[in-house]
Amino acid sequence: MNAPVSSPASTPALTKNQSLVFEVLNSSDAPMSAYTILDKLRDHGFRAPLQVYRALDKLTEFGMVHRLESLNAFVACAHPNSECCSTGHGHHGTVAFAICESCGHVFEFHDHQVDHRLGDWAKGKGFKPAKTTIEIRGLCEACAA
Amino acid sequence: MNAPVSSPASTPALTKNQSLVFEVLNSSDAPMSAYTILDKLRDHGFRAPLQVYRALDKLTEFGMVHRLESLNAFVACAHPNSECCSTGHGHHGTVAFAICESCGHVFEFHDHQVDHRLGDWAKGKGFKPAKTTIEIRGLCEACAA
DNA sequence: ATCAATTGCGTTATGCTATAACGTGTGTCA
DNA sequence: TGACACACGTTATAGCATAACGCAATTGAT
Ligand SMILES: [Zn+2]
Ligand SMILES: [Zn+2]
Ligand SMILES: [Zn+2]
Ligand SMILES: [Zn+2]
Repeated sequence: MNAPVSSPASTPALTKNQSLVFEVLNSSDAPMSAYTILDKLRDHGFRAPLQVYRALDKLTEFGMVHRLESLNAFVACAHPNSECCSTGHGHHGTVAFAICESCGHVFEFHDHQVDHRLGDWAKGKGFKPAKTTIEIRGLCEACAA
Repeated sequence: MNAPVSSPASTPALTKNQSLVFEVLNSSDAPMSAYTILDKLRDHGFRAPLQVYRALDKLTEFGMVHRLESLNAFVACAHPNSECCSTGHGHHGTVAFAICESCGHVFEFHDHQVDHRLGDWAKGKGFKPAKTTIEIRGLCEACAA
């Protein structure tokens, strides 16, 4: 009874918990910590952090959610259905984020040249990248005014 | 009696606690968490996390130490005396890190083109960057072999 | 000299983030 | 039927970071 429910092939089938966590994240304007998500889902039967972390792990693996390392928080992917964010086969590679420290809004973007520069550096050093984090903290246009 | 001790103008004068924390970090091959540093300094009278965090805050401000966001850990700057890492007036701007997940070694480097690309993106969006994080997790040449 | 402002320090307590370890139920595939 | 994989729930614990208090020393006016 806890198995994933079928759904279109493009988006992986989500379990109930995964769907709930994704809905909460996807409805938010700003990143949320796992514990904040937990609080939002208490009414739906969530009781412990692990319920959230396990769902977040899967959603991240599916490329539907990104973790912001500099915030210890999570956001729904801003490019759903675009495959650029999913693990492994994304042709865009790394995703970058600009995070407004005033309003919390997150801008998600790709930059091929940045990817290539970092890739070249790695090649030159024999370093094998597994995951790259690019996060710009600052003020968005509206908040900087 | 707790005032900083004089030293060459290029490197800011460090207090006793700051020196101790820096020594520990600078002698390490790998990044260290604040609590690991604390344990290393118990023999020198350190008792509480705040003693470490306060020193780390200052050292980071001085550009002598960097925080690795994806690790919740700290490293001594690999480019001492080069001014490229200090807050604000560094002409190199952002520093990037490649972190070996096997041996823990951290490679610190700069890349002008990456800086410019990210800067251009920000300009285009009216985003005002305050701090940029670039961290590549993976395997160093030796560990990937 | 003296006062106010600043900075560093030490201590206690607390809060936030993340995972370990164990057991349960369910669907899948020999 | 049994072995396996996987999602789930629960309790406990580990790891990272800061709030709030008060004291001591330095600095730089007045
Ligand atoms: Zn994305
Ligand atoms: Zn904003
Ligand atoms: Zn540096
Ligand atoms: Zn290595």
